[in-house]
Amino acid sequence: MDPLKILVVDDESRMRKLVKDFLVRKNYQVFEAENGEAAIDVFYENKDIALIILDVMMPKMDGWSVCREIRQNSKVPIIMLTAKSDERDELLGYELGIDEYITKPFSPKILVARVEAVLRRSNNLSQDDMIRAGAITLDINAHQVKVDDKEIELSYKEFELLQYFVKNQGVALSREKILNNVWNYDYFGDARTIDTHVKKLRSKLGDRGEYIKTIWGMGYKFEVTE
Amino acid sequence: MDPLKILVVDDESRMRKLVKDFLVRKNYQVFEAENGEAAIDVFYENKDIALIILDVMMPKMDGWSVCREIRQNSKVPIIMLTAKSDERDELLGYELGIDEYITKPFSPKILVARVEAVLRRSNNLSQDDMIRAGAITLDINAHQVKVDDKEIELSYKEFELLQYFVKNQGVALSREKILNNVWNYDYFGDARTIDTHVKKLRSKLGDRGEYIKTIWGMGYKFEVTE
DNA sequence: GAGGAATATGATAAAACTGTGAACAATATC
DNA sequence: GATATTGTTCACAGTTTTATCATATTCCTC
Repeated sequence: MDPLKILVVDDESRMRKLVKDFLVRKNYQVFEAENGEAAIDVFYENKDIALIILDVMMPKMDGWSVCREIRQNSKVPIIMLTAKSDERDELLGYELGIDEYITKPFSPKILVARVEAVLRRSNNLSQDDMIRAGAITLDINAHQVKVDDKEIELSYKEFELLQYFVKNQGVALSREKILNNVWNYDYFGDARTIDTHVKKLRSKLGDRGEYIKTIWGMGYKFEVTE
Repeated sequence: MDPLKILVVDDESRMRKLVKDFLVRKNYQVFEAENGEAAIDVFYENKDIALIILDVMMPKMDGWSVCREIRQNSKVPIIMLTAKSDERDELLGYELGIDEYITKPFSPKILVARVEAVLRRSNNLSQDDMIRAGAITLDINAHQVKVDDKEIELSYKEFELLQYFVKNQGVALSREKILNNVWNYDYFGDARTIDTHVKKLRSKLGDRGEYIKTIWGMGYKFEVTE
């Protein structure tokens, strides 16, 4: 699985390095920017920044401005670094769609915990083009699937079916429901067709085919097992 | 739309009243609990609490314990009220699935802003319907059953039967009634069939099989015994 | 506590369902 | 238009689940 990309914006290089070190250790890919303008450039150059950690106090363009600018085009999660816990700041932040705060000074544990909490939340909510489920990553736009970081080839129907499964993780799905959602509503074919597609999906997913569970007398359920 | 229900848990009535006032003004319906046990009772009595605001420091059962208990069965958003911003506390909280913190003392604006932020986030997630009966938890969506926090495997009919029992807790059910509800209405088989299914259910439920009582000359009754 | 009736249990038969491979149909590709 | 790819149907085999039945056990009444 590709490491998630995190952009760290702070004018102090010492601080950037500190944050970066902890995140790199947790297997994130870290980008740095030393001011607001650079941050915006980096963000738009890399289409798949998963999280921004943003210092409030910066010369020229402060954190709020960067946030406002980015929020016009993106819902990327943003964590604010604030020196003082001024509550007016916090309130402003919530209105701007800030996801989390970290007050300086902070411990590495707090940093990592919040980063992961935010990413966990946004992974569930985001209707982004990427969906992750355990070792499987779906790129909806590109119609591409990666399993354990290796790309596999799926046909159109197989992809649609997998997408439906992944979007309904943990939910038991009857054949009827699957037919109505993955096939057209006016499709009156054999429900056993699903079985065949499931078979193919499972085999193409290799070991991860086990994510697709059979629920006897009912249908199927996609569930990531650890 | 019905007002969203918020449960406020704090041992100080002054604090509860304060929080309640601000939330009521924002058109939320507020429930109060003055200790952990009461909180859990209130939560399970009202199936649709949308958010819990939980004080960490409480006599008897503290906030963490309440959180742990509730997290076993529900993903309801939880906001923690902490007096001191001890970072070890925060870390523990993130592991327990806390959604947000508010450090005392706080302003009404901060409170409302965070409540709304959390609700906005969680509203997007669909609430899965869980049914709880003593040590048994039914996840209808996932077609999954947990007994004493351990997952057990049930067949389709067994699941249906258990679901019927749990939905009719405390009600004596005749075999005829069970047949008509769990089996198709056009099923004219032997009523003794139920006995066999009850037997299997009981054995799969282990000790909790005792929840299913035999009512002599009548049928069965599902009842949680403490 | 005996007798009768209802229930629990275990074994077994019957039914229902799923996995699979292959054939066939539809669609896309060149 | 020929060929390759994808999607659908079907039948058979193997499983799992469900129903039935005979027997053992329990419970209630007297």
